[in-house]
Amino acid sequence: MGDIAQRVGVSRTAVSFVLNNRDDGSVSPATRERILRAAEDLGYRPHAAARALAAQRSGLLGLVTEIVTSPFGMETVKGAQDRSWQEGKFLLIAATDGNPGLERAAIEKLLEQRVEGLIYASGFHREVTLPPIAFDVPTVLVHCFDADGRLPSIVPDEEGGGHSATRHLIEAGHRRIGFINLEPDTTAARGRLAGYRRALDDAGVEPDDDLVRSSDDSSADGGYLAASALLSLPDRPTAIFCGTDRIAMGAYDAIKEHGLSIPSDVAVVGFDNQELIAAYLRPKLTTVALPFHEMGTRGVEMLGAALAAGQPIAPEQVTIGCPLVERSSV
Amino acid sequence: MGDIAQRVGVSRTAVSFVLNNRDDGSVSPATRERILRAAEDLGYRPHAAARALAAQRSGLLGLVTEIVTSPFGMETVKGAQDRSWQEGKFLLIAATDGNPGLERAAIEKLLEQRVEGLIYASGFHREVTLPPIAFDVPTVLVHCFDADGRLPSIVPDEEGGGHSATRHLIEAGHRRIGFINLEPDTTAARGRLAGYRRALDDAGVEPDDDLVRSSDDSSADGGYLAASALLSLPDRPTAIFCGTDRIAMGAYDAIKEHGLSIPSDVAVVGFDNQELIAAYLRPKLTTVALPFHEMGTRGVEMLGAALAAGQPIAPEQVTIGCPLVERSSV
DNA sequence: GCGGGGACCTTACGCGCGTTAGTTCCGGAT
DNA sequence: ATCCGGAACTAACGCGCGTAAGGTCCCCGC
Repeated sequence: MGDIAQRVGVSRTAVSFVLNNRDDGSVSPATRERILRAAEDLGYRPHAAARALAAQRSGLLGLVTEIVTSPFGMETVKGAQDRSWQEGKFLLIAATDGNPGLERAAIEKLLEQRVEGLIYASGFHREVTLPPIAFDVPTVLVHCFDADGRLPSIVPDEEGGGHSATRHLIEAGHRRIGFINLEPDTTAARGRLAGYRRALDDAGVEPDDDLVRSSDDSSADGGYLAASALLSLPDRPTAIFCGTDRIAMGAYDAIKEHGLSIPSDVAVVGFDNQELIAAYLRPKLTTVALPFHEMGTRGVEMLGAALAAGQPIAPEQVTIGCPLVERSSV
Repeated sequence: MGDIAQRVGVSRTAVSFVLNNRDDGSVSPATRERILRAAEDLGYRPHAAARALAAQRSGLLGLVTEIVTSPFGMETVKGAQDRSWQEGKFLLIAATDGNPGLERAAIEKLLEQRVEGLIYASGFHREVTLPPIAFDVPTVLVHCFDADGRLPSIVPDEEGGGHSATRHLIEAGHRRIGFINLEPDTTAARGRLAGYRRALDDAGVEPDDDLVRSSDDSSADGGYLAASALLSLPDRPTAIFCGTDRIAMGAYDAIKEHGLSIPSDVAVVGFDNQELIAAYLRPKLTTVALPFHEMGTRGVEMLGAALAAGQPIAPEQVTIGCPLVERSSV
């Protein structure tokens, strides 16, 4: 900036004003133009650290996440980053592996960079407890929530997703609809099951507990075995709602092995919309999408609003819908 | 730091010295201890921007990548970050979507943060051309290379991977080994095919062009169709090497539909080691892993070494091995 | 002729820190 | 008594920038 000032023959302040559009009509259009040209010619590039130091705001937001060890959520990062740039902020990303010590260290590093706000994104929908230093700065939770409700959080509408999936099957004419849930006692499992039940209830379909199974989600065998059992039932289901795309992957195998075809004999709906699975299964899997991108953008939006207003964020839980993605398995 | 100095009754300089371990025997152990305690008590947290400004080095590295739109490579990010922290640097991650304009803007943002070095990681193995500003700072390419060879690059050993996969099948006793390659005219396809051929040659197996197919990789249908064709051959292969795990996914379907079982009738080896597919297929897929994590760490290592030495990096291409991951499909 | 009020700039300070070039003090040797 | 040297500090500057508080000049109205 000094070089520009010298070249144009004005003070550094004048340069600062025009480069920040801070001229309250106080720099003539002519010199303004000359300053802009000189900046261009000299290849001026602002020094973020100096700016942060002087302005007392870093323009940085922090995102800490364990997505790397989870199959999800790169989309959350993308969503958060897109929105951050839109707000003129730079998003600092710290990938952890779930190790709490490393997580604390990561947050500390972010705070040393003087992030103005923090987003904590979990790999799966669950309760978390953040280290105390996370409260040094506005923080919002994404895809998780805290035990004592002191922090705002953004979570997917698991129940709504389970409902959409089941209703979609019902609207396609199915009445006997199996449900292979993921591990019980998880937030996702509870919500999806509730949605399944509500949809059946809405349609006046008698629930049959025999049609509800749960599966280990850590390999495709769980889905395969549960689906096999379902298909061996005397009055077998004509449709299966799988609590996970990975479970659906196993279910596909079971259905095919039983000599049945998808979707004519058995319809299948998954959950998660993992492109790598859903789009590559044959036939392509109709599934419910977790709104990762939107959860990311909303998180940043909430931070941005709070920062602009200078107010803390109300510790509410925001729920984002899980849209059905129709492909070819129903 | 001022507060600490005042509380201990020394100058800020003394505080700076001990907090940076810069005391060349010039601070007595006693005051040193008192300063450390005061820092702890006051909850001192260094201000990265101020430090960067004064020290004239940001301690930041930049990573720009399009991984978000690609199914790969979150591991590259993790590897790069792990190594960065190890070197006491913070890794700034900029996720792009392949749009060159956005990519340029991302690099510019990173340069404004005064990153000391840059890593460009591609979603798939290919040639890239970086915007000129990328040369303002030491840069290394990961999973890609530049046309005119002006930049150092780190790439996977596709040929070696193809060789391992094929040799593994040969060692399991197979002689008629089909190969379903991904789109030709890609670096990956060329390398993997060359490895396949060399392994056959090493073992004295007569190559049969009829066994080599290529497939559209954008859905599982390509793999399914190519595998079906292979299995309908009069002298059908007893093993299939798939250029991609996604292709293998389609091949699994074809094999099962032909009433054959894996691995007893037909063995399968994939490529990419995408956990979501390989670990969830039934049986689990033996495949070749792309060394994403190591490419990430090596990239940062090279940058770190160059930065420490104050020398530019020799624009060489470093090749990283692709290890075979044995599961249950051979 | 003079005060007033813009328009257009500038002076000067400080953000939190690293670092160079001292300064002070004290004990031992001459 | 004086000198010297090392141990243990400190004063002061500058990194690149934002910004509050002044200038200076000229035109306009009385």
